[in-house]
Amino acid sequence: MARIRAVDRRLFLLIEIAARRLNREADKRLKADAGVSAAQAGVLFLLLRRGQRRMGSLSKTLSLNPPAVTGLVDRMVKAGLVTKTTDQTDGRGAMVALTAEGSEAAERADIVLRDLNAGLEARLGDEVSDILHDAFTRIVIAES
Amino acid sequence: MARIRAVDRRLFLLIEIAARRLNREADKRLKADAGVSAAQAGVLFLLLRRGQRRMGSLSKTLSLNPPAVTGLVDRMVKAGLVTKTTDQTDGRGAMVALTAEGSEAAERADIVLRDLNAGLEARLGDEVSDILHDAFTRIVIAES
DNA sequence: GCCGATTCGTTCGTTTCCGAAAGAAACCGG
DNA sequence: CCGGTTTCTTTCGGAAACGAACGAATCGGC
Repeated sequence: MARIRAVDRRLFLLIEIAARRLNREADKRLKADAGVSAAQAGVLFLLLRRGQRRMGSLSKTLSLNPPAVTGLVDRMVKAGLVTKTTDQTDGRGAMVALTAEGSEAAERADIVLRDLNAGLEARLGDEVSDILHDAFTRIVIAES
Repeated sequence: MARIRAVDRRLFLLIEIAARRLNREADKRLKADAGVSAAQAGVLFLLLRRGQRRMGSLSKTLSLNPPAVTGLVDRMVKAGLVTKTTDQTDGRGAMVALTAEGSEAAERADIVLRDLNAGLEARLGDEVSDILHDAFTRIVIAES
């Protein structure tokens, strides 16, 4: 408690530290139960919910720079989770789609995420969870 | 009434994305105005507020794994922001302290952080800021 | 049809972070 | 005082993210 007093007036630092903790927790569980990292789970989740997507779309939705997406997707291709092909309608674009193996991993990851989410919201309480959700949605959406 | 809890709510992913955006924003401003990265600013802020600290203390407070602290501090030593010496009272410990240059950078970083913080809290509103602050403090403190 | 401008993704170099394991120093029971 | 344990830090290998710069493909004005 006294340990974090030095940063407790800096929401920026606080969020950074909390996000690190949550990500570490999620990464561990996801690797154990679904065999994928937290970053990969984000991609799988998107592809599962919305179908195949182009690199640029992933970049925007996940708020990742293009080089980060390239590296992330390449590792997932190597792991057999997704395929990357040239977009038929635009030769510049690269389309990312789930493989059968990727779909299974995405389902497992979805369950883990749901569970983690329930735990987090239980810790925070429903009301706070709603406020948090709204606040972060606003931050994320806030014009890119 | 509270809005319907969407099935695809994933606070974990949302926080991750939001934290990435905030960190990117902070990093950019800090590099421009104070000449340090966001991660380095966290260390500077701590040392400025609470004086010299050992590696393990930084690790705990910032919730960073030991190897991350080693790399981070080493780069800061190279940049002339801090010094790293053996703890007098415990030969195992390495003590990290601000240099004169580091103190100046810390002051500048503090101003930038204060400004960023004010902007973020203005975007969120006082009430939400307080709730967010409490929530994240709880997350950070939880199971240290 | 042609060429410059734009869009899209990748490559490059660096920073930041992780887990696992090794190394060094202090502590402690006998 | 001494061997084993504990504590603290570093080394190692890899994943993930950034900005800057580059090349390939498309689009738009002429």
